Amino acid sequence: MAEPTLHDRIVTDLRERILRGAWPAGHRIPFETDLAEAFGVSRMTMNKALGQLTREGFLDRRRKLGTVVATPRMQSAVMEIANIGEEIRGLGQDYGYRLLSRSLRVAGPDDRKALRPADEAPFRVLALEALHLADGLPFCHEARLIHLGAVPQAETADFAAQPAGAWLLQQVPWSAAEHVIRAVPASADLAAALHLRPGTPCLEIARRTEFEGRPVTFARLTYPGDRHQLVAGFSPS
Amino acid sequence: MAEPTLHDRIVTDLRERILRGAWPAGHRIPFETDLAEAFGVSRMTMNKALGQLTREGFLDRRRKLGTVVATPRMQSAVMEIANIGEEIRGLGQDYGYRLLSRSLRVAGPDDRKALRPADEAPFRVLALEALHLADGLPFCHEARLIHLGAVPQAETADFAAQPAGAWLLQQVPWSAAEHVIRAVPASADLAAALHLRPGTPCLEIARRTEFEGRPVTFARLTYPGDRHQLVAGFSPS
DNA sequence: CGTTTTAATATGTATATACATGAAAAGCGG
DNA sequence: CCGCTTTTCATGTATATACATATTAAAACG
Repeated sequence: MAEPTLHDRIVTDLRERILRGAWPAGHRIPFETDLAEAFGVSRMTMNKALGQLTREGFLDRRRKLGTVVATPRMQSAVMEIANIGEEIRGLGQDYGYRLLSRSLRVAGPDDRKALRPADEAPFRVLALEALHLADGLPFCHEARLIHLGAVPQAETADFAAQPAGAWLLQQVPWSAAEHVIRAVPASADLAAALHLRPGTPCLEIARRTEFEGRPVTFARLTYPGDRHQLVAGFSPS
Repeated sequence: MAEPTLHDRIVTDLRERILRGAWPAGHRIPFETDLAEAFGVSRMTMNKALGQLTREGFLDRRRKLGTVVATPRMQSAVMEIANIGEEIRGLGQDYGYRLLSRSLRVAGPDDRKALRPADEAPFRVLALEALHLADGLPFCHEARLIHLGAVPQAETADFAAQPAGAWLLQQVPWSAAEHVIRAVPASADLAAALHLRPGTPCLEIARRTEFEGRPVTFARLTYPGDRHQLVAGFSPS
């Protein structure tokens, strides 16, 4: 464990402020020269730190204008599934969305297992079930839980008009996500919703999102195995 | 399209040499000071370029020893499936491997479709079928094609003793890969090999690897859906 | 001759300085 | 008040310099 270097400590410090929300997205942070003075380092060192945070995507820098905190963006191929609408439209197909059910309840054992809260405190969840359609055909079934302690405004949002995934992207910044990808047989309910025969192999992507260490939402996306595939490419550079 | 900066052009130049094999893995490249002189830049600038290539994983630098070209490493969560042995051992289970079949042939239509060669020239392939075992139980079925034009030494390698994935990792440097993840029903053959009932959902990961734009190998890994899952986490930083 | 100490050396980090670049703001003629 | 030029200013890049650090090779020593 080598001693962290000077600009590394600055990077960590500033990143903390952004992740903890002290510097919200869009906030204009002090000038490079002022920050250098505040930290007691040269401008070159501060420039290196700010440059790294820019490469990491946390900051957006422009000459004369200054440095602002960047708005969070999704990164990986798996993450991009967050926005199913864009995915379908990217394939040149027509996107449709239907809310199947909505219910409000105190989190039960299954809900807690999915969201994995840090403590034992009770909390309420909003449970949604929805269908994403491509060219009118069922494309993906979504089962979602939203932690109402983390996102209270979800209780009054209209999820019949807007998919929860897209709505949450605008509400919760810099979330960390965890994915589990499996192959599962279609249950009776799922088969009915997706127009499949029960037992048909489906690709299931379960995503648990947290913000500042606290669970925000859990989404289980199920795709008919013969109609969907996940593509990811990797190249050096 | 901003003008590339000085050290950016150096980074691109040196990375090219590594990717094209002019500087093979393990090669000790000239000292920072000498390279700086050769490129006509200051040591600081060359240091920045070499530092970036190090962060990208192309170089390995150590004080006094000098700078050497790094041996390629797999990166992403999906890529890590390359080495199934390590994956199983990482789970604390016993790893076993069995070669089921081996055949040599001129690439047919199916082989060409999987490998997608750049031109129409005929070539030979080595086709392998193998089983990976965890604690003695079937864990994953592997169907693999190796382009013998790209890796001629594969013809004489003993794939009964060593899995092709691990062997190839040592032979082919800096490959780019493409993955397709699907859910498929187990075919009769597959079901027999994996001890499943035909039709059972399986997670299929197809990986096509290329080096310098030419296909090297194609691997189709099939996992029983109820025994395996792919986990990927994403966090800011 | 083996062990310890010392010097040499390549990379790692931080600083001061200089100039380039791009965009906003100020100035200015009409 | 409009449209143009000039200035100003924050960031972007490159350099010389200095010292730190890790590791090897040589030197000193018992």
